[in-house]
Order: sequence, then C-alpha cells, then structure tokens
Amino acid sequence: MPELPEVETVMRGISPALLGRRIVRAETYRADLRWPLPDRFADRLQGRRVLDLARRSKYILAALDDGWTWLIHLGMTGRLAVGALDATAEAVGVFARDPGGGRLGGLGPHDHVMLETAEHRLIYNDVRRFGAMDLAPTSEIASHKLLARLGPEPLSDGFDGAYLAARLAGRIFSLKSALMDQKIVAGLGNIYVCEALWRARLSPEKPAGQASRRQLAMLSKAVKSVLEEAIESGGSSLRDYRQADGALGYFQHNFKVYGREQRPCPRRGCGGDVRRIQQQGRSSFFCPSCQS
DNA sequence: CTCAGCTCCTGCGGGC
DNA sequence: TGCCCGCAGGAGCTGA
Repeated sequence: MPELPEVETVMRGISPALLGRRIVRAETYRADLRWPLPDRFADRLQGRRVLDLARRSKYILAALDDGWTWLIHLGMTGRLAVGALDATAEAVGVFARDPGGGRLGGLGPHDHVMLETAEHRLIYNDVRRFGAMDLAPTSEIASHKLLARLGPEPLSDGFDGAYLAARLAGRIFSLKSALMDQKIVAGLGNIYVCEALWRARLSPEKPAGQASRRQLAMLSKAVKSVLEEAIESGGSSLRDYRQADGALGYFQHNFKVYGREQRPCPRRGCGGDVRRIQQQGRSSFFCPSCQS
C-alpha cells in the first residue's frame, strides 16, 4: 500500500501509542514475512521502551532502549492497526478496523505480529507478506543492508535539479525508472512518480539523460510538492482513519493521472486523455498531449 | 556496472 | 454460478 507519505502518516499515527512507551507483550504468528523474522523476535521486543520513531524512505525505524532499532517495511499490503486497551487511553486507531467491535478481541486473517503497551494494542497485518521487519544495532542502522544504498530523501535539500542532473547524466533508462529507483531517490512508488511526472509535464518514457537541467529542476520541485500535499492530506485526515478501513490508505487522494486511464487530462486547456502504458512491468499513467 | 525481467504472496474484479 | 486471467501501491535478485 504505502509510499513515503503513507509511511510517514502511519509513523505519526502510531507515535502516540508507542513513543516513550514500554512494550509489555509481543507475539508473532508466523516466522516469516518477506524474510524470516529475527530469532526470538517477540522476546526481544518484549520489555523494551520505544525511545524514538523515525522514517527513512519507506521504512519505519523504532529505536529501543536496549540499543537496538526495530525496522519495519510495510511492503505492498502491510498495515499497522492501533487500538486502545484501556478505556482511558487515547484512541489512536490509525488504520484500525472495526474499532468499536471485536477487532481487539482476537486475531484476523493475515495478522502476523501483535504487541501491547500498557494502554494500546498494535497489530501488524499484511495480506501479501511483502513487508519486512528486522532488528539492528541503532548505532549502525544507517549501514543496514536495506538502508545502506538508499538515495536521498526527496524532501531533503540535497534532492534538487542539480542532484538529478548529476545523477542522470548519460542515462538511457526512462524518467519513470529513475524516480522508481530507490538508489536515486528514496521513498517514491508508482503512484507518486506518475503524479510528479504529470505535474512536471514530463513523459515517463523520456530517457532520463535527455531531460534538461531546467526540466529536472521542475521535476524535483514536483516530487516535493506532490509528497508534501499527500502528507498534509494524510495528516489532516488522520482522525478519519480511526473508523476507516485501511484500504483508504491513499487518503481518498485526488490523483490527476494515476488510475485514470482514458479519462480527460485534468490540466486546464490540455484536452488530452490519460493513457496507461507498461514500463518495467508496472503501469504508468500519463497524458501524452501535455507530457513530453 | 547497467538494466530488464522475474519473483515472492494473496485477493479482487471483469469477462466468458 | 464458477473459473480463468490480469492486475495490484515493493523491491531484491538474477543474468544478459
């Protein structure tokens, strides 16, 4: 489900229940997600206090009080549902389902990890199990195998037109591929890549090395604004998720091109129709008449 | 090194 | 109604 804005929103959503809290109980219901869970995973979470919550790319990083960091990736379908155990606890049911009913009473299909603090229960659910969890020493977290080669955060100052120009010079692969490549920029996925390219009026098929400096400056700005708006949308609609299904994870976002094949391009005065093509086995949505 | 294609897994919606 | 096919928001791995 999640790209950077959704992961950011999930992290903020679980923060009230986890940050500064002690994990008093932890259980796993299968030994593997995408990869095997660490040895004695539940035991190693149990009793730990969460000192810090952060996001890097699409990973959530929870620093624990024993010097280890709990790393979470939601894959395609991972969700973290939070519910209150104590009637006095703050209700922070981001992505919670059936909050008033039996949800907390027992496990549902594809619930793989559960933990409790004094006041809340948090359940990791992942239908396709492309998600991942790991434990790594906090002092070495940046060199974790999954994080070490990630490119810059798209919302950081280091991600700009000059960076893209340097990184893409001479490259023959497409702009779509470039933005999807986590080593070039970390945290984008299929949806926001399509949206950013539309916003920058650049074709997903354009060879990356052929984009001008000016176009790449526009593109970096488009990436930032698309993500910022999505985070803002997620943050502002956070409360709605208390009783919403996780399927709304993309925040009833009004995508301009994603999923809008054959519908009119929403750009004023364009008049074109959105097309869908396949690139690297993934769908790209774009408007051929205003994106080149 | 570069890049395209395959792969893991499950569920859903559309067409016949 | 039931079956088959294509598709799904990720990303590591393989091999040309």
